[in-house]
Amino acid sequence: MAPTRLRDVAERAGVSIRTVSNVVNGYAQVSDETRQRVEQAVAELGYHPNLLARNLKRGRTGLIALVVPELDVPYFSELARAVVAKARLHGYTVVIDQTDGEPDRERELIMRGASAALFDGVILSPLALSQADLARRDAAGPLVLLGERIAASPYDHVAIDNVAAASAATEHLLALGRTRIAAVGDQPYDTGETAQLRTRGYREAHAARGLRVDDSLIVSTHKFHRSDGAAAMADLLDHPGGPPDAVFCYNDLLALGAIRTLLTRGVRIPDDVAVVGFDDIEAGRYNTPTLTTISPDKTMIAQLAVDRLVSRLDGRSPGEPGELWAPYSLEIRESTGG
Amino acid sequence: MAPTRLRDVAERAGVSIRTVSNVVNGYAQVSDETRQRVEQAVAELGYHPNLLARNLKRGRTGLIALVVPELDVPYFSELARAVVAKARLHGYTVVIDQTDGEPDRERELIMRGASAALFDGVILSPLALSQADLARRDAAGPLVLLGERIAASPYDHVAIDNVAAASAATEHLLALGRTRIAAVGDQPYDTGETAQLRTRGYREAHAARGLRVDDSLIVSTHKFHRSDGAAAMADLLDHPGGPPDAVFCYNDLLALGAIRTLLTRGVRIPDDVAVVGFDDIEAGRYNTPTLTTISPDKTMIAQLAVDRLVSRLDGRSPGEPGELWAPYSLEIRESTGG
DNA sequence: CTGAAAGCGCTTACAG
DNA sequence: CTGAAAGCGCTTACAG
Repeated sequence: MAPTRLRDVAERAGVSIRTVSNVVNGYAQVSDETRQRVEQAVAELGYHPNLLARNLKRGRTGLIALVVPELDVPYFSELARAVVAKARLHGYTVVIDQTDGEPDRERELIMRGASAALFDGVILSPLALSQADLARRDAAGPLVLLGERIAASPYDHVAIDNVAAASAATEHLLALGRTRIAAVGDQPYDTGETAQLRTRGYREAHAARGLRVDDSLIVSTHKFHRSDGAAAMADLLDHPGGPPDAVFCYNDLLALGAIRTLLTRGVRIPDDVAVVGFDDIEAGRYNTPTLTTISPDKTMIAQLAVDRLVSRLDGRSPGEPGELWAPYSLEIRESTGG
Repeated sequence: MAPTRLRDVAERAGVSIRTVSNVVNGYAQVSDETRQRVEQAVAELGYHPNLLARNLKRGRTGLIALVVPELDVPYFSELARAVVAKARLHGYTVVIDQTDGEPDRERELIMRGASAALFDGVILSPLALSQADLARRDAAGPLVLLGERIAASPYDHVAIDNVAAASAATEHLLALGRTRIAAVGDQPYDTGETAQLRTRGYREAHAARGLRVDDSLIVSTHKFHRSDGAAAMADLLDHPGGPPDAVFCYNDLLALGAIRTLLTRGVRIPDDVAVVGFDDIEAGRYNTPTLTTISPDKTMIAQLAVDRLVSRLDGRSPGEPGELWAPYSLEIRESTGG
C-alpha cells in the first residue's frame, strides 16, 4: 500500500495541500466547513504525516540521544526510563546509545559524526570524557551532561552534590561507632571525577571528626559492577591490618557484590561489617540484608536534564550553561542496622 | 554555523553534486583524481550527510523501534542492550519505547500512528496484545514479536520453548523430592499467554510423574515485580494446607521477592523451601542464596529478531513468517541446593 | 566518468 | 481564508 500523502488528501477534499497542512497542524485560519472536509478525507485515507519530510523542512529531527555507559546497569535503566517518559511529553523521541564506557564511542556521539547528525540534542552521562574532548566538540545541537561538571566546559550539567552525599554516607557509619571504614570504587585517574568526589566526601567526613583516613582502606575498582565489589571485598577481608568494620561503596552494585562476599565468608552484616551503597536501585531494597544507600532523585535528574535541553532546542534562553542540582537522601536500611 | 551541504562540497571541489554523492556513498564510477578533490573538500568543510534528506529520498528512516513493557526490568534492559548492539551492526538505530504494559500504548506503536510512522520496523515484546489487535495492524513495516506467538498472526516471532523450560524447572524440583511445589506468576486471562505456557509446563512435569497438581498452589500475580513475588510468597506461607516446600517463579524478580519474604520469615532456603526463577538476570547470580533459574539465551534472541527484521527490511525474503526458537538452559544454584 | 534536473513529502512566505 | 510555488538536502534515472 503506497502511503497517502498530503497531496492525496488535498485531491480528495478538493483543496490545496497548503490547506491540508494547516488543518493537520492545527493552525487556526481554516473555515469550519473546509476543515471538516479535510478531516474526513484524512480519516478515510488513514493519512499520517511523513515525519522525515516534515522535519527536513523544519530543520530538526525530533530525536534526542541519551548516551549512557551501559543500559543494563540498573541506575542507568531507571534513569533512562524517566528520561524517555519526560521527553515524550515534549514531543521528542529518545534514542538510547550505550558506549560500554569506550571513550571513542562517547566522543563520536557528541561530535558531528554520522550518528550525531541524526539528533537535535544529546543528554550524556560521561565516563571517560575529558575537557579536551568537549572543547573539540563541533556538533550544532545542545548537550546536557549528567553527573559532575567537567571543569569549565560550556555545557549544562545535572548532578547531585557528590561530596556532600558521600560525606553523609560516611558520617552515618562513623556515627554508628565504626572506626575502620573502607571506601570501594575510587578511580584515581583523569576521567574518574565522580568517584574522586565521593572519595573527597569520605575524607571530609573523617576530617570533620578529626579522624585520619587509612589510605589503604580506599580501594579502586575498574568498573562499578557486582563482580568488582565482590573482588574488592575479598581483598579487604584479607587486609594486613585486619578487615574493616564498615564499607562505603560508590554504587549499589558494588555494595551488593561486597555483601555477597561477606555472606559467603560468614561475616555478619551489619554486626561485623556495615555496608552503604549509592544509587538506591530496586535490587538493594529487596536484598537480604536490605541496603542502606544514598538515593539521588532520578526523576528530578531526568526532568532537569530534559527541560533544559528542550528549552535550548526550542530557542528559549534558559541563560548561561551551568549546574543544575538535584536532591538526594540517605536511606537507612538493614545493612547498617536500620 | 550553517551546516555544509552536498552543494557546498560540490562548489569547493568544482564538480556536480551528483559526483559528490557518488564519492560519499562509495560508488565506484569516479576517477581517482576527482575522488581525491572531493574527499579533500569533504574533510575541509567537515561535511556529513543530512540523514533526514537521504532517508526521505530513500524511503526509509533507518530507525527501528524496540517496544518493551518496562525498560528498567532487568530482563528487558539486558535484552535491549543486545538488540541495540546487533542493530548497529546492520546500520540501524534503535529507539526504545516502553509501554508500561498499557494495551493502548502497545497498539499505538504497531499501528501507523504518529510515532510508528517514524520507524522502518518494529520489534515488540507484547504484554497485552490480542490477535485482534494484530489483525487490525495497518502499518507498512515488518514486525517481529518477542515471546510466544499470538495465535495464527502473520508475523515472525522469536521465543524459547516456554512449556519445556517450565517443565524442566519443575522437574528439577520434583527430582529433589519436593512434593508441594507452588507456581507463582500465572496470568489466567487472555493476554497472559506466556504465563499460561509456563503453567502448562508446570503441570506437564507433574503429569509425567503421575502426580496431581494442587491448584491452590498456583498463584496469579498482576505484574512480575519483586513486590508481587514477595506478596505471593507471604500468602503461600499462610496457605491453609501448610506452606509449600518449593516455589517455581515465572521470572527472577518474582523469585527474588519471594526469597526476601522467606528470609524475613525465618524460612530456610533451600532446606525448607527451594526456589527456582526464570530469566537469569544478574541480580540472581549475586543474591544470597544464588538463584537457580531458567536461562534463555538473550543474545540469541536479540540476534534472531534483528536478523529477521533486517532481512525483511532489506527486501531479502526469509520465507513465510513463523517461529524462531532460541535455546535455554537450567542453571542450578544455591536456592535449590546447587 | 560526470552534469543538469526531477522529485521524495512536507512547510511556509507571498499573493490574492 | 486559500492557492500556486519555492525549497529543505538528498538520490538517481536520463543524457552525454
